[in-house]
Amino acid sequence: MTADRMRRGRPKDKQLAARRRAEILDTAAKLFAERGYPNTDVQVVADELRLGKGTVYRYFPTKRELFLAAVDRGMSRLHDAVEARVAETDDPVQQIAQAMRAYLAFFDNHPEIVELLIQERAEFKDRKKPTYFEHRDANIGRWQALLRRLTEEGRVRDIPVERITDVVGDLLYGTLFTNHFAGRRKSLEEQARDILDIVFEGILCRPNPVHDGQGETLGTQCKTGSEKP
Amino acid sequence: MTADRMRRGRPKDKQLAARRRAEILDTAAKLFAERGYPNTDVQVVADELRLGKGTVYRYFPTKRELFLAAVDRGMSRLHDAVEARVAETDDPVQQIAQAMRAYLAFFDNHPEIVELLIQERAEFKDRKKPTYFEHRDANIGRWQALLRRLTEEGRVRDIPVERITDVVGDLLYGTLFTNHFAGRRKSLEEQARDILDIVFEGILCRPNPVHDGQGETLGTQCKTGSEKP
Amino acid sequence: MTADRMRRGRPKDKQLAARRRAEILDTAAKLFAERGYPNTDVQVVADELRLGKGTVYRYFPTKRELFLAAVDRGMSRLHDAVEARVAETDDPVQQIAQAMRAYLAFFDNHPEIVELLIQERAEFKDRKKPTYFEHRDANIGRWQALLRRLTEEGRVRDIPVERITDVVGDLLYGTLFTNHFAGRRKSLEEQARDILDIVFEGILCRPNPVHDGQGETLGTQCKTGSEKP
Amino acid sequence: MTADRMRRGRPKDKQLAARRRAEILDTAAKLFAERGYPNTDVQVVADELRLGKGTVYRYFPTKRELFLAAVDRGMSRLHDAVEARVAETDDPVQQIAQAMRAYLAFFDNHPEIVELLIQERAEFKDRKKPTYFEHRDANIGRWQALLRRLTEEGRVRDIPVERITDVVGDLLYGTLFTNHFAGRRKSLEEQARDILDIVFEGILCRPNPVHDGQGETLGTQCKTGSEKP
DNA sequence: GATGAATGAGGATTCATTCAT
DNA sequence: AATGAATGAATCCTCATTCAT
Repeated sequence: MTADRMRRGRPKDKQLAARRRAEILDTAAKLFAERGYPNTDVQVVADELRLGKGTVYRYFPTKRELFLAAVDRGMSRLHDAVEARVAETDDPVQQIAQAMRAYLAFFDNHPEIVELLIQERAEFKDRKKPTYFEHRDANIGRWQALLRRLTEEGRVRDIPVERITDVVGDLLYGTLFTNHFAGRRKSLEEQARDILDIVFEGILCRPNPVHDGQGETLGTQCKTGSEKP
Repeated sequence: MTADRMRRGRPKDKQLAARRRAEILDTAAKLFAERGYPNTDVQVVADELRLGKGTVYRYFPTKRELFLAAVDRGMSRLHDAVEARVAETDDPVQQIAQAMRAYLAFFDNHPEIVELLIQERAEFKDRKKPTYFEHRDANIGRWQALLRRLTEEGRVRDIPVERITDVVGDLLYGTLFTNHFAGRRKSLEEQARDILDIVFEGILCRPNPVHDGQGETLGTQCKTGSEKP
Repeated sequence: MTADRMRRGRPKDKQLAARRRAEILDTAAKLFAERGYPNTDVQVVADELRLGKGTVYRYFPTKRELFLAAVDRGMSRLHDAVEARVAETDDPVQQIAQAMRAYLAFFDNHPEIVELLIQERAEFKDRKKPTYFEHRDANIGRWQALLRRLTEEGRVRDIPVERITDVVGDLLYGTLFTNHFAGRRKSLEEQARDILDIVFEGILCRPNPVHDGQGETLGTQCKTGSEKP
Repeated sequence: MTADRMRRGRPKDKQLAARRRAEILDTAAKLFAERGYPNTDVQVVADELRLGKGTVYRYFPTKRELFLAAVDRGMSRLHDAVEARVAETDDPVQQIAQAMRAYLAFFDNHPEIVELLIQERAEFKDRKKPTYFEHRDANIGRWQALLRRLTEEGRVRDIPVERITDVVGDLLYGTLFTNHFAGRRKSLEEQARDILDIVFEGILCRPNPVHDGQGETLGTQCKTGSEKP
């Protein structure tokens, strides 16, 4: 108060501005997801927020920037969610499993973000790289380092780690969309287990049964066929 | 001539109509992909085809139907491409591999179809199920039957075949988008090999080395870590 | 008709297009003048014409171009009106007088064009040179040639002709605006006479009375004051 | 201090208010002239002044009034500039010449005022009479009186003085705009001389050469043509 | 059949003005 | 007094669709 005595006029309230920015982004994300980008007038967003349209434009100069900021915010929250879940364990293989579970769970809880990813690409083809992939590139390094360590320890097959992150990344990305567009028919936990099973063990039978000593029991036995020839 | 003598006036040239329909759809697909659905006026499509706008409307009653027909056509062509490639071999495992290669190659050759899939979802959220998934549901049965046979023969692990088609389907779907949006950095052939390797073998090491007798050499050995206790 | 048989579809009617273009421009000129550029929505122009707004936009891609085309049209009509009137006489001095009369009469009959000139400058400051001055530059040469001839003949004082066209041009330009903005209180014919009197004779008294042998009697005598000293 | 001791609280600083009013008007005039009335947000004026938008509104209740006050101020300054220059001489003919020089010089130094005059008319068609003409009407009387005196003295031709002020007024008004819109190609002094020459002497030749005894040498001789007949 | 002229609902954005602090 | 956050009326232009020729 005393320090502000010099200032004339209404002071800028940074707190309020940040809070309102977040509110606007959350509402916008929800509405864009529900109605699609072209069908969502800025007026609609303002109405939902009980604000004037001009106020929304004070925070985001164009509808486009509002949208892209909403996507960015979504990616930040994904990152936070994954990190929180990964921190729960120290075992690297478990960390991978946790990350995948967290990733699937995040989009399950925030289906609107999936819509935004689709819409970003559909409406803003010009933008160099979609937000999702910028985010992915920024985070992939840590997983490759972790995989490299596991390869050294002989727990993961000795193949280039990029190959693994590519395949697993694409698998998650595809799952994300399929769940959202076609509907998921199993529980999130089951789905995560099924994916991890195949990623960890593959689908082909081995001459010798697998007995791993890890927490999860993976690698189901094969049918008698293996005995045939 | 002789056979046509009965017909009075100008015969309806069904051939012409079908050919023009196809031309319109191909051009529309290209333009929608390049410019996005909202930015592609029907006028633009007509101009590119050197037709009047009204003529395009004679073939497709609305812009929406034009777009959806273009997607449908894309899916049909995907189906044809996969079937042709699968027919080249009799071995079921190889058929799976061929199908995946054909799928990836198709979208590599027709990136515009990828765009259409995205745009369909972004612009027509209301539609029950995206064309891609209708197509997928219509064709998944044959692959599940094939997998069931392989399971019986002991060549594939005894896990529910839906689990496999779900994971593999999602993986391909995700790969498709990633290739298109983020750019693919390896050759198509390499990518197919990497995916098949992980899908067939998984990423974890086995106590005992794998020696499979198939054409492709999969399942790289593990580092010395495998010798540890 | 026969020649057109090859053409498919509705033929372009160039006649109609040109007529309608002119209609739109006249209406637009009237409305812009009455209401001002910013207050004249394209919708208003369309309404007055009993056309859809989109139709107006078919002829003029932006409101700005519509406006500027209206100004151009005005200048063309001014040019035509002046030329027609000048052609009525062969005497060069009378041609000058006729041109000035035609100029004043034109803007008297078309006050809306005066408004457009003002508005062009006010709303489109960026444009290199106002339409009026482009028109002026394009036509000034012929008057300078004519004045040069009169100078040679000893009918006009031997001063640079540019000086004369500058002063007379500015005088007309100013008269134009004053008439329109402040209202003219005398008849057009009187005004033309007064202007010509001063331009031809100046305002100062001469030591010796002037007796010119031309059609118009100019150069009123001075008061006895000239006899004073 | 001592004199102010009676006053309680902060004295209303009339000085400050008047100074700030003038500052705002000058800045507004400059910006309106540069950018045009519609393109000049009140925010822009406030920014340039490093004031809050609300503060500008404390001094001028609407944007319109701000603009009109700027024009009024411009006219006042014109009046002052002309009067100062006229006071330099006692000879009435020279006073007329000085007034014309001062007028042209003023607008040469303050081109922004020319823009304001244009814009006033373009944006506020409804206003009865433009500020310029109100100013003109308020000052024209003194010049007419002066001319009447000169007519009596036989120095100016015996024609109605209104006729002279009309023509000279229009000439100056037109010159003002032409200089500003099309650019002036001669020096201010040359221009004034050329105008005065024609206003004082006209453009036509006289049977007998003119020898005036005034300070300025006006009325160039005519070519031999005068000797012809 | 083929065409393109005509239409007008719809939507992003601006900015003068108000008023709480 | 001074400020700037908030507002929403206002406006230009687009483009899917219709239909006369």
